Amino acid sequence: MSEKPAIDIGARTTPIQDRSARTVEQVLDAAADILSEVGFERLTTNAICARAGLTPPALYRYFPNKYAVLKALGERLMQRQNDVLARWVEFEFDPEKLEASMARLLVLTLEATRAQKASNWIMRTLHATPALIDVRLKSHRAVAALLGQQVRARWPKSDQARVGRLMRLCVDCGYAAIEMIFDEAGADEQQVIADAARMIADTLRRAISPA
Amino acid sequence: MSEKPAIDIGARTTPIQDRSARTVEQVLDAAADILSEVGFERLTTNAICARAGLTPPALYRYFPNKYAVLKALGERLMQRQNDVLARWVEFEFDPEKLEASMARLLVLTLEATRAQKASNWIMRTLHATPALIDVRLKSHRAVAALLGQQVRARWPKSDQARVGRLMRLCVDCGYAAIEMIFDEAGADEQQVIADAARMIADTLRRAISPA
DNA sequence: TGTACATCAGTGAACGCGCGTTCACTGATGTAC
DNA sequence: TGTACATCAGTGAACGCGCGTTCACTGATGTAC
Repeated sequence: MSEKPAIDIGARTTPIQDRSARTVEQVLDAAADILSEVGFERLTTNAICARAGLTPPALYRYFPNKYAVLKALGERLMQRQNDVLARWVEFEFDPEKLEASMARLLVLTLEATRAQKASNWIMRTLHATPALIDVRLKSHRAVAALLGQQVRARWPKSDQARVGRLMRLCVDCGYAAIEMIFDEAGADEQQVIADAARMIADTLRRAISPA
Repeated sequence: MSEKPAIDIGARTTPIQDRSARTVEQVLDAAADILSEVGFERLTTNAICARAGLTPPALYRYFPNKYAVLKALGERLMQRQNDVLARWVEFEFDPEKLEASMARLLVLTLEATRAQKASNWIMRTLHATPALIDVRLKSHRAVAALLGQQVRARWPKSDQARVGRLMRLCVDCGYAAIEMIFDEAGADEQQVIADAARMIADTLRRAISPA
């Protein structure tokens, strides 16, 4: 089930030498550069190649088309966010301090997102590009499942379906809050995070208590 | 400040005769048809014209480019959602039954959204197309402002900045829930709405109570 | 350790398609007297 | 109430650009003996 992020739909060649791995990185970096400078609409394979100092056939060796490049960027971002989540679950999740834990998770996710160039464009693409909609959905479901698993492990008597449903809602609201922070640059970030953490923590608490 | 939804960026001719108003409608309907059939990536001006039974220059008389068509569709959807909100505020918002009121608003918004063909694609486009990101932001801000106004009118002692901030969060989470319902077709819609209503109502209540 | 060979990685140059868009024109509608 | 004219609305046909993509090739890297 595990698939290389760089190679997807109708994958071509799998990179073997170091040189080729570098090329794949150059393509992804160049694509992110272009996204952050001129946006999604003007992202073209030719532009990516020019920026990466490559010729088109080099790109097509690893990516069957330009959506594969976007997909790789999207999967990479989702992967990083999910890594953050996994570490948080293991080391920082404290059921006694739900709200503080959630705020911490939001901060970590925000940091990981900011660390990726053009992450705002990548998030937008994840919403709108056919090839990436499933990447986003799959990731959100996985995050919800992981959170649900934690809840069930700690509160075994909770209603499973209910927990799953509420976790899914929390995940989408969490991401909505993070996207909002990117969109509303003027807002008080700390406060928005605190508010969102409270909202999610309350909902999580509700998942535990009997219906 | 009020701008015709059909005419925007570098608008061309304002439709005068009935015939032209019908043409604009045909263009928008055709665009929605194409979106729902083949998605955003294959939406082209030529395809819109062919589907609408028009020639390209007829389209360009009213829309300076294809993003103007999308923008018109986006503004129309936002407008309908906001109309629903306005009626709800006037006739159905009951501060004594916050949760039920919110659930009702979500149901009405969902219905209005479903009534627009290709609304899922339009929502996606609102997230990702440069020309439409501002349409979405503007609309969300307006909705938050209207809700905030209601809260302040009924609880004048509430912290204004706090209310504004929390309403903005509620709006984005509300829309996130609605988009999730579209994405997760298998989910129990009634329950998701009830959960989201509860979440939003709790947050709204928090906006009222002293910090 | 050097050479021969196989495979991997990237280049140069160009392609055809279809996209958004426009020009010059005809037909439809409204209006003045 | 009919005619002449002005304006509005839409057509037919084509355009050039740049997009994604490919072909035939050269150069770089790894491997066997």
